[in-house]
Amino acid sequence: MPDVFIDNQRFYNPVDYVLQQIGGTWKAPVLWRLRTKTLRYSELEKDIPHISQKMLTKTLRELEKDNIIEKKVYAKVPPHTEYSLTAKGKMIIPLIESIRNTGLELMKEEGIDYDAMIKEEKKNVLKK
Amino acid sequence: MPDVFIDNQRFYNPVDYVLQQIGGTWKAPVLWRLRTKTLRYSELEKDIPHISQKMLTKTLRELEKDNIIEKKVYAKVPPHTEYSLTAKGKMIIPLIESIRNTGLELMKEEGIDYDAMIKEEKKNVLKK
DNA sequence: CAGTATCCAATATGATACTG
DNA sequence: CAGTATCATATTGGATACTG
Repeated sequence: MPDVFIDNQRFYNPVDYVLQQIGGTWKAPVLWRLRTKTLRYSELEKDIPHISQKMLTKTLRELEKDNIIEKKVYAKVPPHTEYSLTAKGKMIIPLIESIRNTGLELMKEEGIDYDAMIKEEKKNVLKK
Repeated sequence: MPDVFIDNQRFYNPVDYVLQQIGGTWKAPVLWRLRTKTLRYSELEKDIPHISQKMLTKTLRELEKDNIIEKKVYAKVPPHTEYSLTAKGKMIIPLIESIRNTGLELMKEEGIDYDAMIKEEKKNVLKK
C-alpha cells in the first residue's frame, strides 16, 4: 500500500484518505443531518447532542475545505448561514449509511435495538 | 440520536460505535492484511508501512478487546504468535472494502489511479 | 520473536468569555 | 445569529531503550 499525496497532504491508503475526511466523532453526525436538507448553524447545534460550538465550527470548516459541504451566507442582520451537501458530499452519504447499518447490526448482536431507542426518544420529546 | 452504553462505554450513535472499533489510522491496515490469512506480529510489522511497534501492539490489543481478532500463542522459544479474524471480524471486512472503494473513487476524481500505483510498487520490489 | 516502559511533542476536545 | 479567542486537560503517536 503506497502513500499518496493529495493537496500536499500524505495518506497511507484509500481507507486513510476517506477517514481523514469523514472520520472522527463529529463529521458523520453533521453529514447525516444534511443528507436530506439544508440546515443553519444553529439548527445543527441544536440537533447534535454533546457537540460544542468549537467542534461544530471546526467540523464545518474541514468539511468545506474538503469540498463535502458548502456554505451560503445571507448578509443580513441577524446573520443567516446555510450548509448543504456538495456533489461530492452526496457521493459519500451511501458510505455513511453503510457504516451506520454495520453499527446497527453490531449493536443488535449486543442485544440493543437502536431504532426502538430512537422511537422512544421521539415520544419523550413530544411529551415535553 | 440517543446515546448508547455498551460495556460501560458511551457511544453517541451507530457510526461512532463502528468507528471507535475500526477507525483511526491503523485498524484498517491490520484488518485488511488479516482478511485472507493468519499473520504473525512480525509479518504485520513488516507489511504495514510507517507503523511503530507501539501502535501495532496498541491496535492489536484493542481489536482483541473488541473481539474482532484473536491471538494464538505458541509457547515456544523463540515465541510465536498468530493473529486472525473472529466471526465478528469477518462481518466487518465488507465494510472496510466499502470504505476502501469509496477512497479509490474519490482518489480517481483527484486524478489518481491507486491500483496502478500498487502495481508499480510491486514491480519495484521485485527489481530489488 | 514479541512485546513493555518511558519521555516528549502534537492534536483533540471541553468550558468559558467575547464579538461583528 | 454565527461565530472567535483563550485556557486547560486528555489522548494520540513517535522515538528510543529495554525484556521474558
